[in-house]
Amino acid sequence: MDNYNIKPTEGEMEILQVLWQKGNATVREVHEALNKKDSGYTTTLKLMQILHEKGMVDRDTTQKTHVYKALVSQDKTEKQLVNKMIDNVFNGSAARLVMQALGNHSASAEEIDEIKKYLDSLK
Amino acid sequence: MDNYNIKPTEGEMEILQVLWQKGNATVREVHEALNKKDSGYTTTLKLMQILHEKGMVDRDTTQKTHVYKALVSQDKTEKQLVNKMIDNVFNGSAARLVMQALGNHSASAEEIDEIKKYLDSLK
DNA sequence: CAAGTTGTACGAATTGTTTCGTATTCAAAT
DNA sequence: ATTTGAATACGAAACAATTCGTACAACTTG
Repeated sequence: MDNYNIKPTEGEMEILQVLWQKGNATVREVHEALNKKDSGYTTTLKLMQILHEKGMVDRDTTQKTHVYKALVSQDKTEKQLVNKMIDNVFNGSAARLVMQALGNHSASAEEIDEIKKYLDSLK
Repeated sequence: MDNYNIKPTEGEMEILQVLWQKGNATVREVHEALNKKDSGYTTTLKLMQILHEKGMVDRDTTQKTHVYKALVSQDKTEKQLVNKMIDNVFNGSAARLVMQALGNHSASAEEIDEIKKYLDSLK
């Protein structure tokens, strides 16, 4: 089981999301997708190199311009982070997190229906 | 509106949770509640002093042994952190977070029922 | 009251994360 | 061929979070 700990930092997470969305991408593509006006190109590069060191992304270096792709799965990573929050913030209760998430106005009626369907499918 | 940013760090969060649970507590009580074998008493003290500096806790210093209590509300703080995760990790979709949280085996049948009731009450 | 115990204060070391400056390489365009 | 531009590599600064050592004050008890 390849279950050593996946714990991307916030900055790393932003990059991973672009990679998950695009499949694979160059540093420039990622940097532009993020279009952070507050930090430069080499910062994005450095973070992607760190992600590589940590084994969270792979890269093709046969061309001058390297092409990156995520190695960790979006699903697993999200689960990790959610579980960590359930532990850290909600004392182990997934239900409490869910209710807190839904108590915001972030969830629309459609979303709520979708969740109910999902709950039924869990049984 | 008292809406400046509440963003406790992970260590601060652990302490706040003890305070929310106990109502008020001394440093020693908090430290023992956490029983972290990996970090000492003065570390807990320091974190609680920082929480005080940041205005997240109040303390009664009339006795030698200070008594702390949380100033930020559990509900607001949890919402902050959940919203941040929804934005950072789930691209704004509360539903995706919820499903990810429930896809784990962390949720029991009872919890699921509870959530369904809650969803119905939202309409 | 002296010694030991329990507490706070606080600076500084350590560790982790982000950001950038600068060197260097490679390829394209003049 | 030389210049220019776009890329990587990498060390180090800047910032943030955690941890601890140590000084000192205030109780406790022998």
